[in-house]
Amino acid sequence: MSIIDDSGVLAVATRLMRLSEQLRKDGAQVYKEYGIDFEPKWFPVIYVLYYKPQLGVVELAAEIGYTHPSTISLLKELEMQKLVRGQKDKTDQRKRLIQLTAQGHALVAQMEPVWQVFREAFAGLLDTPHNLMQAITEVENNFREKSLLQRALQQRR
Amino acid sequence: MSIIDDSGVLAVATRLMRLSEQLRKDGAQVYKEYGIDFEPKWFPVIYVLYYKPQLGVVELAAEIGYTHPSTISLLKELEMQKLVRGQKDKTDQRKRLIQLTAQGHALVAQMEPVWQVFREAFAGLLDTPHNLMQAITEVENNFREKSLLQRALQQRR
DNA sequence: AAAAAATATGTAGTTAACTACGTAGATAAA
DNA sequence: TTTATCTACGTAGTTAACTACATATTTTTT
Repeated sequence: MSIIDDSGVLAVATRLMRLSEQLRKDGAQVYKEYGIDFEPKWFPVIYVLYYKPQLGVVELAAEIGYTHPSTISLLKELEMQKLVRGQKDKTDQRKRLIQLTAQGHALVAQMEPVWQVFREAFAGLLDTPHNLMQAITEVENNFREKSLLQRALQQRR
Repeated sequence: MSIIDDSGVLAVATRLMRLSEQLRKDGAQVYKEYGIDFEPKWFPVIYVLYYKPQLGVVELAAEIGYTHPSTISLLKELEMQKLVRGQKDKTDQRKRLIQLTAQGHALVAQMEPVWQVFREAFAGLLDTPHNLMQAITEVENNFREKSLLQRALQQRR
């Protein structure tokens, strides 16, 4: 796919997605190899609930950066796995507060060492002259300041 | 989503996907604002065919980095739009050679200036201390050399 | 206090990638 | 030269995100 790579910046989105998918696929395999029944897509929910033990569905969605319907469908899977559970908020009947189950906490404990393995594997992979994590952060900041759309439209004058 | 961002490297895949989606969404909007009926997901196919005017379906898929079924469904849309067409290879009856139509070429001509707008908009967005494009290339190279999975398994001994 | 607006959750349907499988034709091996 | 394998393409079904809409509850406004 040399031509696409050569298109430079025009195909960034494609390349970001490709990389993201490769990493996710490998991630799934790593959990499997370590004998843990866990899908990478669950990570954001579990990780956030580990640090913020009680969150409403929408709050959780905002925290992981997904839409709430996507979050709901993740939660359904995680509830099926008995890793999280939800209960009505006493003071706001609309809200369903989500938290890790005991089993969820146990799984986190089991995954901690694997997460450490990931950190080290990523370190080797990502520690290059133009550090990817920092690059992403920088681009996210630039984007927040002025989106691609705004930048493009600005050139019309 | 501070917690996910703080998780550092563990949520790279999520962050890559998020960024990719933002860019694609803005990209679609830019074409629209410039009055061009074009979806960003079509870009790789059109761009590659512009530089390699005749490719089989599988060759094209390899060139854009997608699976061939994904490519086929893109091609169906593009054929519907009359931007590309395919014809049987004379010497190999299995192959369907894909090329831009006249209309496809006309659209490329119309998009060229918009691509230039993109290049400049991206320049502002992506030119940060840790250049994203270079970071991606570097990580892709590292990954090719040794995948995340291999790196993770290697730590087991 | 009633009406209007906002918020929290949920459902339905869409999209754009994927994997798995099947078939026809070309190439290699027996 | 027949058989086996490989290659190119296509279809069907899955997945994991999305948008749009619906409903219930809370908060704000009049």
